Amino acid sequence: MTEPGELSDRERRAWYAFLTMQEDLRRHMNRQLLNDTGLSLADYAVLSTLWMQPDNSLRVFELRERLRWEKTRLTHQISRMVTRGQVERNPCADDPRGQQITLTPAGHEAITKAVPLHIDYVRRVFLDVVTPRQLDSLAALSEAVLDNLTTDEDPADT
Amino acid sequence: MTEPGELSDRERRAWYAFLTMQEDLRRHMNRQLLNDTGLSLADYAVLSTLWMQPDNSLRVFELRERLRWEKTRLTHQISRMVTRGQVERNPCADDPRGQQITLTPAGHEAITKAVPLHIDYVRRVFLDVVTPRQLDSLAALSEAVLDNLTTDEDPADT
DNA sequence: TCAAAAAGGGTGATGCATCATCCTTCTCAG
DNA sequence: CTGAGAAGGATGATGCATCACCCTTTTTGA
Repeated sequence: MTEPGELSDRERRAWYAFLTMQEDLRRHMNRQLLNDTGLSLADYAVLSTLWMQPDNSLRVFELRERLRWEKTRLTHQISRMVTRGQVERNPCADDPRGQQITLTPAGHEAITKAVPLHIDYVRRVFLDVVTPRQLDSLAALSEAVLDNLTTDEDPADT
Repeated sequence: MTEPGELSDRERRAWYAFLTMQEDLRRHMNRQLLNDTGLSLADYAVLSTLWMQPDNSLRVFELRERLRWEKTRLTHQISRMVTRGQVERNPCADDPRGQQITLTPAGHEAITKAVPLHIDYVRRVFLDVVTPRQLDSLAALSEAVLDNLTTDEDPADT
């Protein structure tokens, strides 16, 4: 290997390329989405998750599990989305503590338009330039890293 | 392939795993760095870039090229770092428009401590669970995506 | 059975990222 | 030589991400 505290050239190249790509891609994607649909990536994540439900609705904690977000982040995001009229908060019948989050008609329309645009975008900027072997390798790598992260710890909130 | 506007199972798996991994990793990394060293990832990027210079100093636009950030982002980041005493802004001799950004002693000490910790962290959470083949594949993939992004457009600021 | 912890959810403050806009100095083609 | 645009850099506002902390209801184990 290399000394602790140092990276080999190969490692440095890969890590740096990955970091850069990931940042640029996220920025580019966010901008594109915002321009084309008026939604942020965070909006898109929430809306598309609700959209996949038969009743366009989920409890906050269910949304949180699917998104792998932290409590506070999702609460704030929902609050902003409520003021924008994208989703609504309703008290939950079963559990007086609970809140049911539901797509508004406006939210539904927005995400219905956004999804195909975004999928095409992902294909254009990402999938089209990646070989099948690279794609499978990336999937395996990602899952390995995720495993390692989540077994390593959990920050007491999630 | 698949219909436009849809992803195959293979594509969906890889894209979703990548997105999730990337987000979780960034969050985890940021938290770790903040706990261990008191620096944000943005701080780390700026400080380590200055630190690699012989005189611990760069013009704003040089810093911007190396970081691949946008003007406004870097200006704001520097302003915050100045108030925290991590770097200082000095007028530039050659060009009255220019600003020279230099590490303060405190900034130098912080980054000197942070770098080996962070490298070890990267090894632990990422490099250790990735095979050499996967690493090379990731590097190639990342460079291809980056190429595709930057030829595609430039947002008139960078 | 009843207190303590866990689960569900929220608030305010702060730092970070981006947009729109602005100012000054420099460059260069006409 | 000069005026237009480019380059270097800054500001204020807004949305997003995280931290520390809070409240209420539900579970649970002693």
